[in-house]
Amino acid sequence: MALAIARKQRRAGVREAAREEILQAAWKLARDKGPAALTLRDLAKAVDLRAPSLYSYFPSKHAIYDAMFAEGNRRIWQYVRQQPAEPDARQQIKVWMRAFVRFCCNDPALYQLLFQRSIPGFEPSRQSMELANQALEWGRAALVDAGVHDPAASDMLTAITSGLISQQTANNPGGDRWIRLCDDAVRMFFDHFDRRQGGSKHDPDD
Amino acid sequence: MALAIARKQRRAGVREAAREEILQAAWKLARDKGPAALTLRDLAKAVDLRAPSLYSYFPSKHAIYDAMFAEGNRRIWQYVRQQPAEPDARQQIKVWMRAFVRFCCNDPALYQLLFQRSIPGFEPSRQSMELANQALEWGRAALVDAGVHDPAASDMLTAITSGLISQQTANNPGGDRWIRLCDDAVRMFFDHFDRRQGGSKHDPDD
DNA sequence: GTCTATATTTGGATAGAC
DNA sequence: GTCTATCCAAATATAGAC
Repeated sequence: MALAIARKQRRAGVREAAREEILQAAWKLARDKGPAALTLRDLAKAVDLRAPSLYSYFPSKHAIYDAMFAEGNRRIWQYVRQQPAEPDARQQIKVWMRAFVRFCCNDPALYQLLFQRSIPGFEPSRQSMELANQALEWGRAALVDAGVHDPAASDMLTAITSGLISQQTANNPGGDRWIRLCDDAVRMFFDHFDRRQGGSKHDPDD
Repeated sequence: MALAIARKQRRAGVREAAREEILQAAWKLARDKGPAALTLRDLAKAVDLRAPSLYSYFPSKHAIYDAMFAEGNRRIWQYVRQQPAEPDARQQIKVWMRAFVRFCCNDPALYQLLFQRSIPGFEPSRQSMELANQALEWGRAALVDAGVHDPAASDMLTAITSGLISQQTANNPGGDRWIRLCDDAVRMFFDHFDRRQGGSKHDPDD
């Protein structure tokens, strides 16, 4: 019995590895031509299969997008969270935002798929969406930690962040014309909400 | 001779009117399903023609997108410029930005086509692009008028603007969760660049 | 200028042999 | 699980009659 189970698990592991390989190839194609231009034929060719064989691993093309969405979320938030810890809450946010912006600008395909809903007809599944929501919630909590209590503040910060990224990728791809405004933008943001709250907190520069 | 020319012009006018009607129908479809989902069949049906007949008016689908791009630019900037004139340069910018954001949020399809490059393979022609560039230049000049000389400022302002719009349309379509942050964002922006320049100018509230 | 008919291409997805 | 063969649908674009 134990042996049979072990064999099953090994098989499951192999299958999982194959799915993973397909996903990585899908990301590579998405980066080359945009996530919307992904086709099953191209994807199959990239992993040395025929298109119908992909259906052994994913039930549909949308399921592939959904898996990409989930995997992309895991990847970006892992990257952000592994940034060095900062004693100061605002400095921490600055570091996180810098990492987030950099990551997205280096991988516009990921930004489009995860945050711009650029695939016609694709909606992430509940499960996958939850990953994204957790991250947002975590960001809101960080702001409260940093002494910003205005509920509109987190909306303002997500707007600034997405604005920097979309301008950067649309109008200066590969450059840093908007990326380099990132720190300044965070300063601007904190100064503003400090003034509105009356009580100004620190925000020491790097 | 004069008569022949007049006839030619009348004909040209009819043709122009038909092109205009096609364009309006194209915008209607783009608003319904997104600009990327526009098809010649649907478009033809909307103006009571068969698909091939559209080629009498536009040489290709991309030409239709290009005409939409140009027409959309004319439309949005006309709307912005027809806003009430304000004696104060900053108040003027606030009014313009409010109008711009409102216009884009009411017509996300326009925003996508003009500013998000969401159509795979479509690049606006030189001619059409010039319209867009003039508008940007005009915005930069307005900032100088308002006493903001930092060249990075206009990039920051476009980032804030596009961030508000994209968050609004992506995460709260039909609502005003980000739209209502618009005035506050402009204040934040001016305060920030005032401080950096040392010399603080006015910015009276409405 | 408009039509019918059609070429051409390109996708996603399925059937069934192996 | 993988393949070949195929289906089916959708889309741009062209040819040629009227």
